[in-house]
Amino acid sequence: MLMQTDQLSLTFSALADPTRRAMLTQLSLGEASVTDLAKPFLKDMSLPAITKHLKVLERAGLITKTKEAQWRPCKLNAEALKDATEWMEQYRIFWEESFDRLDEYLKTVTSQNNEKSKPTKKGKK
Amino acid sequence: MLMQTDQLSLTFSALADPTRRAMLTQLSLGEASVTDLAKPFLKDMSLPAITKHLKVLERAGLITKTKEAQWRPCKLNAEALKDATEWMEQYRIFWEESFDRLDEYLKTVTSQNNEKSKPTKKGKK
DNA sequence: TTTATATTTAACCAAATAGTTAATTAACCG
DNA sequence: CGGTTAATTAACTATTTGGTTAAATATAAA
Repeated sequence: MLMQTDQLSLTFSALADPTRRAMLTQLSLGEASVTDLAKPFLKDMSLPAITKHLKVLERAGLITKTKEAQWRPCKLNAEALKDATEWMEQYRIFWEESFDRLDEYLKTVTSQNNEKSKPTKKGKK
Repeated sequence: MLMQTDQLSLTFSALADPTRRAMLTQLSLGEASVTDLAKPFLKDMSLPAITKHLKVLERAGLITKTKEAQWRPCKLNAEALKDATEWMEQYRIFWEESFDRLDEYLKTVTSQNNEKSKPTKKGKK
């Protein structure tokens, strides 16, 4: 029940919100202040809500905030997406239709495949 | 405050838990029953907790559950990762060091870039 | 028909998440 | 200084999440 602290979980849960994803998209076009980032969402939520979303992104390492007079320019830190992307790329082979290569791959990776307690192989019936 | 219903959010939040990610990893080696999937985690949590994690994965479309006698074999549905992976891949250019191409890219994508209210460009000071 | 195995459901709980409004802090401007 | 703009903090709330235990369901096996 304790909060997740591993980096991958932090990253994925930061991305699990459309507001935050949109913020990252905007930041991919360049630095933006909190107000800039807030603008598209102020019809839907208050500024403190924006601050909180930015904190989530910051804690996940996806953005960095600096100081410039009374503004807080935010910058995308895309390297923080590297590990998560890599994790997902592992699965690409499973949706790309090269099933012969998939077979090949599974043979190498399941060499330690145990036969104990595999009901889904229906030894009985 | 309403729960997220968009597909991308469902996918990312399903992935934002190490137990669920481990389950997907196991399923990438082939079908497995609930008990099979539970085995590595039963020191840490109960079977109903496992059932709930599987429901999250199912709702996100990442697995499908079928019936076979009293077992419920689960199967990875990797296609459900396609969109999320694509979303992340957009950002690859930002962490791969080809900054000239990045410049090029930004020029094409920010042609509509407005000059209004851009405090981070520090017109004052 | 009883018993055993596999899994889910129900009812409950604590903590985390995502929002709110009101007050506060920080920096600049006239 | 006093006012304005930018952003955060505090205090509060509702919902969701991730877990629990106990009971129920489903299928097979003896």
